[in-house]
Amino acid sequence: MTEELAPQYDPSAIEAALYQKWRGEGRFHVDADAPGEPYVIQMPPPNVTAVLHAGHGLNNTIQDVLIRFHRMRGRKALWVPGTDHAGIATQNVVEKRLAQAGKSRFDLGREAFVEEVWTFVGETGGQILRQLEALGSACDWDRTYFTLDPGLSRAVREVFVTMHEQGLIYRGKYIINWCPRCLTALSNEEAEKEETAGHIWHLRYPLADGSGSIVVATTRPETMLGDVAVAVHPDDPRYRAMIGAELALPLTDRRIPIIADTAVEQDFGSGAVKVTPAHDPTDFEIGRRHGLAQLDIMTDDAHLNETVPERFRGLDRFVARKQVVAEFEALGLLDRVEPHRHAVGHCYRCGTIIEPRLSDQWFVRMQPLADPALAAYRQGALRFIPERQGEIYANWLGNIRDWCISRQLWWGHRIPVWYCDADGCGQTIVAREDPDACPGCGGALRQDEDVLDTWFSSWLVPFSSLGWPEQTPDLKAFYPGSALVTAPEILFFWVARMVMAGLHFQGKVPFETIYLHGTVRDTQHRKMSKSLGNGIDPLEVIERYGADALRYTLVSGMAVGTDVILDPADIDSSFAPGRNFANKLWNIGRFLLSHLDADVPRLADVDPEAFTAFDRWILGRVDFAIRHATTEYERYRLNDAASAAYHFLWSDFADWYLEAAKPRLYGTTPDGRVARAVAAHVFDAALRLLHPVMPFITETLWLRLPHADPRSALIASPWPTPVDVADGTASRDVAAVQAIVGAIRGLRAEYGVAPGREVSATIVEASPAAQQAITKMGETIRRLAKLEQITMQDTIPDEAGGTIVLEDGTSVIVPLGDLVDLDRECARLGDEAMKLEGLVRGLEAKLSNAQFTSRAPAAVVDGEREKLETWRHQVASLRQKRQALGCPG
RNA sequence: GGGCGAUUAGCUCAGUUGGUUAGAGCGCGCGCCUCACAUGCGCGAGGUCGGGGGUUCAAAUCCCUCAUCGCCCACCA
Repeated sequence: MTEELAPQYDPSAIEAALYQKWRGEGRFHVDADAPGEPYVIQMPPPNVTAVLHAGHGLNNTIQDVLIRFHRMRGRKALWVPGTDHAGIATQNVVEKRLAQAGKSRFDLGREAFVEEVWTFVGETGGQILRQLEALGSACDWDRTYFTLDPGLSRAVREVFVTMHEQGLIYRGKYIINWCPRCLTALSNEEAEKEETAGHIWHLRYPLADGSGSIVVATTRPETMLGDVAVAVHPDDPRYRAMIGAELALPLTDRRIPIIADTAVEQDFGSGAVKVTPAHDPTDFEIGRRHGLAQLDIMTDDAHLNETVPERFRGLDRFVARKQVVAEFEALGLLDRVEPHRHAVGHCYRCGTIIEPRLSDQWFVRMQPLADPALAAYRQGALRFIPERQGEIYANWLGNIRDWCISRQLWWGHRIPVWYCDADGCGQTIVAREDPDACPGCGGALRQDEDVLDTWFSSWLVPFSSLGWPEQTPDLKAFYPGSALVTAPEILFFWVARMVMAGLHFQGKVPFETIYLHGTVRDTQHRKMSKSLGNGIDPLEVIERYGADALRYTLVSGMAVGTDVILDPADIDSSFAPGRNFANKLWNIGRFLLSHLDADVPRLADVDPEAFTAFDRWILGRVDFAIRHATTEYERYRLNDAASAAYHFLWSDFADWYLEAAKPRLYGTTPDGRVARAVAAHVFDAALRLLHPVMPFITETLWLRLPHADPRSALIASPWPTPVDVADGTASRDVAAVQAIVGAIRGLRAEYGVAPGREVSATIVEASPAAQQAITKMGETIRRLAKLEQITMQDTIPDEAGGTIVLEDGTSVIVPLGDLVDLDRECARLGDEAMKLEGLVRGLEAKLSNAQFTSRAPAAVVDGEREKLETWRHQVASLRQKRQALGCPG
């Protein structure tokens, strides 16, 4: 511990080695049978191909803070890491690489392509987990999972088959969201609605008998080639007579009927809707009600197919749109075009505009799952932070729609369904184990080509990562978990679905607290992204300032429910709070450790009589910091917890206690040993408070403190508890010292007294606390305020000086001879007096108001009376000083 | 269209059930290399709490209203 520490904190010399030390000592691992109440967090599994970005940094910092805090509080804290196979995302990455070699996945074929993806994942996948180490993440790496692992795959299959048996999974032909680039169906959640400026075209369809026409309004004119009817509201007087009539569908040789359906809004557009059952969900429903044909006019990649007239075949949907409009115009059938803003779905992985498409897919029936999930929330089994997110969750569950879970991809969990194509058999098998042959006819089976939505494996993670469907000790010990920490973006994708799966398969919600944190944004409040180039690389920040600086900056900038704003263009000032504090902490430690030795007594061994007022004061302050920080950590107000430790260390401990105690620490007197014991004790406690947020520096310094068991570690140490040796006297005396010193420093600055020059101070009408402070701690005041001497007297000194009247009425006068500008001093005192007189008048009025004195609580009234006395006294003193200086007025 | 929310210092935000002269960090100004730290020390300026109305002895805090901004959901083509 006498070993020299560098004056500048150098994280690179510490962090990586310390992380490996912790890991080597098994600090992150938790056994199912370990003692203590469990505290479990499931890490939102990053995509296996992901690279750490600022969002991950924030998300994982929060989780790590919680895990470390609860571990120190005596819980058996488990943080489960893993990666997600990320079906579409990963497949897209590998396809892109193949494309560079001029190949597509179809060139390779399914088996070889999947092999290729496994190779890619094996070589580059999971790097994000290694990057999380740099952040300091204390997760249990022994339990790292991958959503395609055999165990988790078994869970997926078990869930699919069980839900199918329960009638909760079905296959059906419906309008789904289709990505024509990824060539797969998507769930509603994966189709991101984006408000887009488009047009609404009014197209005129002539009646077949030539007796007139009807105008329909559409945002997607190209789909008219798939129209099978035009619908109007049955009560619409404009069209009632036309119901049942036949239209000659322009650009085609088809005839379509005019039908009546109440789904049509009379007020919108023209009040007549073209019906395209294969390309629009509403039209699909209308079509079903009226037994209309479903005319699919598009190919997988959204080009027009052979059902349309020849000249349109093979055209891209947007090219076709232009051409359809042009032909309508040429025919004089384009009634008009209006600008129109509407929500257009985009693929959440590639941004391509979604094509609503009629397709055979697998679905999960959601209502039976959503009802319990909603009830659990209403009954208080789930707690949202911030609370308002709960209503968003409830709103979604209340309007739930079935979940399309099949994907036309190759990378993922293959759907465990087999079909027998044998003549006269045609059996469908849904099975936990791969069947060899058709149980009906013994013939060959063909497995469903599709894979499952990635989220169909991640929604099981709270129990599948613990070994389910086996009833493992881990499952017993660690389900349900405690908190789920993530961004609001995946509330529906993941969080709500985990609640449903947890309730359905385990009978309990998977976690009690859902902490939804903000987003890391730039100074224009734009989300950080690769394409905008406004990202901040957490690894670069760690390299420059250390993980602790990054973590502190993120945590302190993160009030509950708010975004973290950072400036990518100015990393230096963005991370100044963390960097500065890390360095400050380092230097506090450096200074203190250089004055400690192995003989420092334990606080409990110090005779309480030996404590100075400053000792008792700082012990009271650390107790306050402990209580405050603990409460805030428990409430998930991490920024407030961090700030409690910050202010204790920087303001109370470094600025006042250490500065006051320096002579004691420098010396070798018994009193010095008391100061060392106190300083070591409170510093130890403060390091514990701060450890969850800044694990590396706190551990490094803590290990060098005396009394630390060499086999022990801060990461595994208990949370600090208050010592309760403080008393009111100490805090009053120290407050008086601080006020007097502050006043003198203020006067020195006011009159530009050179820092090196010592002056004197005269205290007039000292309050009892001030008298105590000067009598007992005059020496300390002298040193901190750079005074030659400090004296108390009853009368104002002759020599001209600067004066400050403290709140308790004590006057602090610094005679400064020629330095004092009398006019300025008079003005300053006068302004101060006027300001206070205003307050006094207001308070007098308040106190003379019988309504106030009779209705307000007595304590409030008494407090106001006391305040009035203080202010009056201050005013009197200020007036008196002005008089003594011979000020005018 | 439905749901949720925001507006406090130049910037990012605190302000817990209504009750001291509304706080912090960053930024800014002045003075300092004081033997732990210039990533520092000391001092300071800066806010009619978005506008208006109301409830109350008392409102940044509760209610109404207007304005501006944001997020989520949504089959008015």
